[in-house]
Amino acid sequence: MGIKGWEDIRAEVLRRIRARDWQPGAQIPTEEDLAAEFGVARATVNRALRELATAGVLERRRKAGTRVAALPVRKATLDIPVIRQEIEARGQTHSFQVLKQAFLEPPVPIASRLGLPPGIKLLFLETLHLADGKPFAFESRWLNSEILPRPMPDFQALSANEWLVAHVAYVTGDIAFSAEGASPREAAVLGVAPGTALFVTERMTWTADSPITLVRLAHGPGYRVQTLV
Amino acid sequence: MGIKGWEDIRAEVLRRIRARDWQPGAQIPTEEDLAAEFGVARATVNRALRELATAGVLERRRKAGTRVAALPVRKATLDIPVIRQEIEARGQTHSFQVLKQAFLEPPVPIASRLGLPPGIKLLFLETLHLADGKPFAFESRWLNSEILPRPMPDFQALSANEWLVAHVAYVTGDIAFSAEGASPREAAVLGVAPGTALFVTERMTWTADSPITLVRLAHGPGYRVQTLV
DNA sequence: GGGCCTAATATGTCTGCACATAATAGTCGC
DNA sequence: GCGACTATTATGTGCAGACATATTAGGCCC
Repeated sequence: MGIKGWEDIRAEVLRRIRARDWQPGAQIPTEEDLAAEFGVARATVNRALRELATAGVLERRRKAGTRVAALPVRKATLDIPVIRQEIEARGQTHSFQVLKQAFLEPPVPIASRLGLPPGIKLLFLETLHLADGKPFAFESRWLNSEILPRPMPDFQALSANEWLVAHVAYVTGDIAFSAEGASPREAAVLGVAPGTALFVTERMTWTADSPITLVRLAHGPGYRVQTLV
Repeated sequence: MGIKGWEDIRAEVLRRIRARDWQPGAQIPTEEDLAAEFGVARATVNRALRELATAGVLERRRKAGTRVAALPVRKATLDIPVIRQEIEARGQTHSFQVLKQAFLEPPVPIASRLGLPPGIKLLFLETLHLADGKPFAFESRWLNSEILPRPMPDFQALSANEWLVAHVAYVTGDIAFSAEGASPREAAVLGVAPGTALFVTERMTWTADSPITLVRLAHGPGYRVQTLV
């Protein structure tokens, strides 16, 4: 027998879409019809179709029914690991150096992105991450000092990232990727020529109440971010 | 009363994690217990916890139970739109020029990535995408010519991307992002200085049977990819 | 103590039913 | 014909119960 569970149904629906039995933009049968055809409960079909909808393959609307997405806005999922994990997953050893640590007034655009009034002082950290002793990424971080305990944790010993993971409540955040030429300082620290293309990820995280941190990670040449197939 | 549906339960669980009632690495109560506490069916709790698990906030294993993820491998979802949509979403108009179109033998690494034997000829296309007439992205594409009909579609009129979307079966694929310095040719076409940092996305797509296409899109300065919060 | 087998247990999934909700299609009055 | 209302319909979610499955913990034998 073929169809057993919701994953089989998802696979069969995908097969029909790929085979163009159901063309882009066209409606597909209702959950009820499919449930009858496959001999399963409607909830099982629902689960399969829901997954395909969140993957961007189907579009569903109440009463209007389910149709194959005409323009496949593909949704890709990325894993954003903690940097130490990322390096260790390659079989390399992670280390880091804190290059700078100071209380500073952030530039206005940074303060406003964090939703803080101008003039507030934040903890600023510059850290170089190394993989097997070679420069891997250059981190600049603005950290809301109000969430820090007194006395302050020793970020020379434990990276700010890992301290936050372990000691601060879970957060929401968003991530952006871009390409930028290396500034003279970045070039010197990462050991590349100024202007070299760097892969930059910026992360902002906050809790319900207050912003936590804004991090900028500049990765040297050869760095890639890849979706899980 | 507060708790009504699975989304409320998800929110409440998240709240407890953020409030550190449930600490990273710690076990949380079983579905059954939570269902009893909230006065809902187990299936409803299951739905809430499942969503949090796929988001990377929880880790679940049969019999072992559910625990708060110790190292939050954040999973970010990206929308990868069709390039024309992307430009039109900014309120600009999209146009494009096909700069080169030829049947060529691909370099060995490209053929092998597509899983094709060396020596096969593929259709190679170079396209410049414009937003409001200004260079937006430079596309280089290798296209498996066996999937094309005879006579071949006119890619001068309809971009290869959109032709594929409309006429070829749905595909799976993977996507990678990186930063690269502009080659002299890319620099000239995009109107930037050679070596300028470009944001590069590479996409490979295939059906069950055969590879479809490998695209490289180089975006000029200022381009960002951002997660939906 | 070490290794193997078995029982207990939490999650994973399915069924069949019910009601809620959003959005369309049709009806009615004018 | 036009606009407002109503009925219909497909999906969204919920519940209670059941069985499946992975994995751990405990017991047993040696």
